Amino acid sequence: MLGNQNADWRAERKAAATRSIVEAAWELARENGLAGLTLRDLARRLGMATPSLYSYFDSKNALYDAMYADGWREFLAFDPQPPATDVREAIRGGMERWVRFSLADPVRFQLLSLRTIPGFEPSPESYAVAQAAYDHSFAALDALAPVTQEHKDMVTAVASGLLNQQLANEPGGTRWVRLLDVAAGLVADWVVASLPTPRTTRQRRATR
Amino acid sequence: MLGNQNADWRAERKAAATRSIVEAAWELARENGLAGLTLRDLARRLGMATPSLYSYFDSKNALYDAMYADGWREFLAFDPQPPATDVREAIRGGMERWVRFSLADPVRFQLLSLRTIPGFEPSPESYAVAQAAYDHSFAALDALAPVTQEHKDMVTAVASGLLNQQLANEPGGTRWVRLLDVAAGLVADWVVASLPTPRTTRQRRATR
DNA sequence: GTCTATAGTTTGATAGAC
DNA sequence: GTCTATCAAACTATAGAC
Repeated sequence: MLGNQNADWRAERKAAATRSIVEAAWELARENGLAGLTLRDLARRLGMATPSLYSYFDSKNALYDAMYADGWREFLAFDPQPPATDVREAIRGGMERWVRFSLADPVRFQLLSLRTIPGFEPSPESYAVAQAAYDHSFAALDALAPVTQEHKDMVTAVASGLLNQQLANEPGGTRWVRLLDVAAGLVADWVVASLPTPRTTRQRRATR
Repeated sequence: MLGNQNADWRAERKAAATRSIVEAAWELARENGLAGLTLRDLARRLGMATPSLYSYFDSKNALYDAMYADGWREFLAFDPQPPATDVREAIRGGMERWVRFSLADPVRFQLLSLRTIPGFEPSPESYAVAQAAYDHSFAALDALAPVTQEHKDMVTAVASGLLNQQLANEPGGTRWVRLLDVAAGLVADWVVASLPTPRTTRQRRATR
């Protein structure tokens, strides 16, 4: 059906244009800060008129929303690791991957992890992407042991704390971030210690 | 000397007015967000004309700077604790005090601990207040053991991580913050373990 | 030190022709 | 879907009278 092919083609073209806009928006945010991003600058960089952006996004917050989803999609694809075979290594590796990802683009970290844009809240669709990235990030650990939500919350808190102090007080440095291995070790100690003690099949049968 | 008395009096009045302005600024920031604070709103709330504010502050950033120093002064005065007699309790108590202080006013936490206002950087004078608050906060711990900068950095990072996750993902809740005691215990374990083993005077002489 | 008046800029967003 | 034209509002900041 030629009609459908034509429609698909146009949709594809529009999607590609949307991606270009989001990419340029990230560039500008890195240059001028997340709050310093303006639709005028964005349009100028793309060689189009400001109002044309409204063919792609209903509002500025809708643009932020697209960037939010895009950022989490990037994390999903970022430096895939072979699944860890050890709880401690799953925790350390997961934290380290998140720290490297965030240091690579502090503005992205700000949008994904800090509530700093007044009035912006991710849409359910974009939040679902974040959730998927979260789940993917903990998949290896989940497969290795019955970790709880508290365990995961501790992992994210400690990683985000190091990142936050680093980016707020000494951007570009390593003063806090170099404590990551030690910190990951402490968290891993706690997780492993609070796991139900592993038992062999025989032992498990015996306790029934 | 009557001239000096008069001058003192006027300076005192002006200082009092400045305090009122900063206080009203905090109110508005809590209502509309830190970035949502505008000089118009501030003047209206104080019943004065916008330009009158410039008799007290050279710029909006100067106002943020005054708020920054004010926030750290509040922390200095916040809920004074009897000095801990134990390293672990000094760490736990210090973290808990900081968390309570920050949860009590998330916007204040944002100004003091996150770099979120584009273009704002504290003046040397205001930064000195922050430094004093930091030193005061660690005074008890310093008196108890020869802790290093790394130890302190770990303490601040873990506390800030729990706070950050809490305020960004579940403001008003306790999901992350209730992990504080456990987290403080982990950090304290590490600090205590990495301290030089205490020796008696006799032993120290013996190793020389 | 307070006001009125206003400059000067920037912003997000809309109307409507093509 | 793109443009021009423009709105309406908000903002920080300054000038100058009182």
